[in-house]
Amino acid sequence: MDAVSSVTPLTNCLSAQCSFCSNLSEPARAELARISRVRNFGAGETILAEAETFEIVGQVLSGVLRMQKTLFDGRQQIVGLLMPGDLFGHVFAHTSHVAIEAATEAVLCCYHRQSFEALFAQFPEIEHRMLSAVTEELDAAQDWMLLLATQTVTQRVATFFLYLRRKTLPPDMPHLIGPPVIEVPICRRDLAAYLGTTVESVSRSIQQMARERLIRILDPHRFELIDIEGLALLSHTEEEVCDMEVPRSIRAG
Amino acid sequence: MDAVSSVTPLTNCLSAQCSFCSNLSEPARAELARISRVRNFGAGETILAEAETFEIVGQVLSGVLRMQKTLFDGRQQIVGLLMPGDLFGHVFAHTSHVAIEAATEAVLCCYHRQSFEALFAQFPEIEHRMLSAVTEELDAAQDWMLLLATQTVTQRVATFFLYLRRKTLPPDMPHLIGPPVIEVPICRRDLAAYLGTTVESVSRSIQQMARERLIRILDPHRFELIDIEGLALLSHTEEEVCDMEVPRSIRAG
DNA sequence: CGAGCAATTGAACGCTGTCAACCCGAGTGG
DNA sequence: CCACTCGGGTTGACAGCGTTCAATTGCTCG
Repeated sequence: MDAVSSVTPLTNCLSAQCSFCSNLSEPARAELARISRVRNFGAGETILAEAETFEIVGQVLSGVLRMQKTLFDGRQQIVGLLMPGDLFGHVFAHTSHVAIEAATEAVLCCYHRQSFEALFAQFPEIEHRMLSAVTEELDAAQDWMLLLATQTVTQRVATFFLYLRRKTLPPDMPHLIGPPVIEVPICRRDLAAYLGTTVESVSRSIQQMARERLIRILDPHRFELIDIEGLALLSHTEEEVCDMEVPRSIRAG
Repeated sequence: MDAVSSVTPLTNCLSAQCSFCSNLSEPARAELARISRVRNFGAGETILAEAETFEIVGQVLSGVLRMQKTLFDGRQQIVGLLMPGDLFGHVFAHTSHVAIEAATEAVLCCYHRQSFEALFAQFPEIEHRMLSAVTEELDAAQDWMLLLATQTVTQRVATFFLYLRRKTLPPDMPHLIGPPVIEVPICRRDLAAYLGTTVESVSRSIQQMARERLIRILDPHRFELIDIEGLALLSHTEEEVCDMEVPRSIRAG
C-alpha cells in the first residue's frame, strides 16, 4: 500500500484499482482526477464523525473502513464495511447518522462533496454511477438485515466468510489449488459489532466451525475454508450450491 | 381511497399526495404525469416477484407495501415497509432480490422503468430526487439494522410505534388533545417479520407494554400511546427526549 | 353452527449475552 | 534476560430472553 500512497493525485483515480472511474468517459475521468485528493488514514482514525454533514465523498483504494453507529450506552454497531473499490459518503447535504472510521490503515481517494456534485450537471454519467452505487449499497444493507434478523451467530460467521471469499478471491481463479484461504481484515471486536453479537459468541462460533472441519484456523485472522459446501449449507444463502438435495441433515446451528 | 383510485391518470401525480412530483418543475411534472399510470392492488397481491428485474417504478399513493425476502424454508423477512409517499422499485436494470407485495389494499402511481429513466437526460432534477430517495432509504435500512442487531423485541415494538406516530401524526398538530392513537396497518405476522421475531413474541411484548401502562390496547390494530416518554426511553432512539436526566430506573426490557 | 384465521397465553428448551478467568504475544523497563 | 503490563483472543459457567410447540379465545365467513 506504500506504492499506492505515493501515486500522484493527478493520476491516482486512473489506476486500475479505481472501479468507479473506469468505464467513465475520458473527460469525466480527467475532471474527477483533477478534483481528487489521496489521503492516508491510520487504523482507528475517524474519517467522518456521526451526525456530521458529509463534506467529502470518495472511494477506498486500500484498507477497510467501517460505517458504524454508536448507542447511548457506548455499544457500537457496524452497519457496513467499506473495502477497496467501495464508495463512501453521501451526495447532497444529507446528514447521515453514521460515523466512518478506518478499521485498518487505509488509503482513500477523496473529493469535496460540492465539487463532486457540481460535476453532475456536466457529466450525468457520474450521477448515474453514484445512483447505481447507492442502490447496490441498499441491496447489501437489506441482505444484512436478513442476516441479522434470521440467522444464528454461527450462520452469520459462515455467511461473512463466504462473503469475504467472493470479495477477495474472484471466481476467475478456480480453486483447484486447494481450499481457499481468507483473511479477516478486522479485529474480533469489529467482527462482533458487524455481525450483531459479542466477541465471545464470535469466538465460540469460529472454534465450533473448526471442530466440525468446516474451516481450519491458520491464525486468528486467517482461515482455510475446507468445506465450502458445508459452509454454504450452513449459511443458507445457498450460494451456488442451491440445487443439492440437502443430502446430510442440517448441522446443529 | 376510493376517491384516489378514481383520479384520472393524467392528473394523479399532481395531487398533493405525490411528494415526489411536488417541487419538480412544471414540464417535468407534466412529462411524469404523461407516462404515469394508476393501479390498484388488493391485500396480498404481488407487485414484483423476488429476483425479478424491476420493470416498473413508482410511488405509493395509499395503502402499505412490504419489501420482503423469502428464505428457503419459507420464513419471510420484511426489509422495508412502503407507506404513502414512498417510492418503490430500482432504476437501471438492477435485479433486486426483494419481492414487493401489497400488505393492504393499495393504490400506486406506476411508471415504466425505461420510460422513467429516459426522462433523466431531459430532466436531471428527476434523477436528483431519485438519488435522494434511495439515499434516504439506505439510511432507514441502516437504522433498522441497528434495531435488529441491538434491541430486544419489546424495544423494537416501542421503536416501531414511535415511528408510526411520527409517520402518521405530523408534529405540527400538538397532541394537547390527549395521547395520540396509532393504527398499525399490518397484521401480526407481517409485524413480526418486520421486527425480526415471531408473532408470539410480538404479542407478548405488546401485552407487557399495556400492563406497564405505556400503551392502551383499543383493538388489535389500534393503540393509544399513553406514556410517550416511557416509550422513547424504552426505545432508546432518544427521540426528542434525549436531554432528560433519565429520572426513573430503566424498565425491565 | 362449524370452519378457519388472527391473536393471545402457557410451558419448556436452547441460543446467546454476561461475567469471569485464562492464555498468549508484544512492548517496556529494570 | 526476566518480570511486568496490556490488549486481543479464547474458554467456562450461568442466567435470561426468545423461539418453539401447544392450547385457547374471539372473530368472520360460508
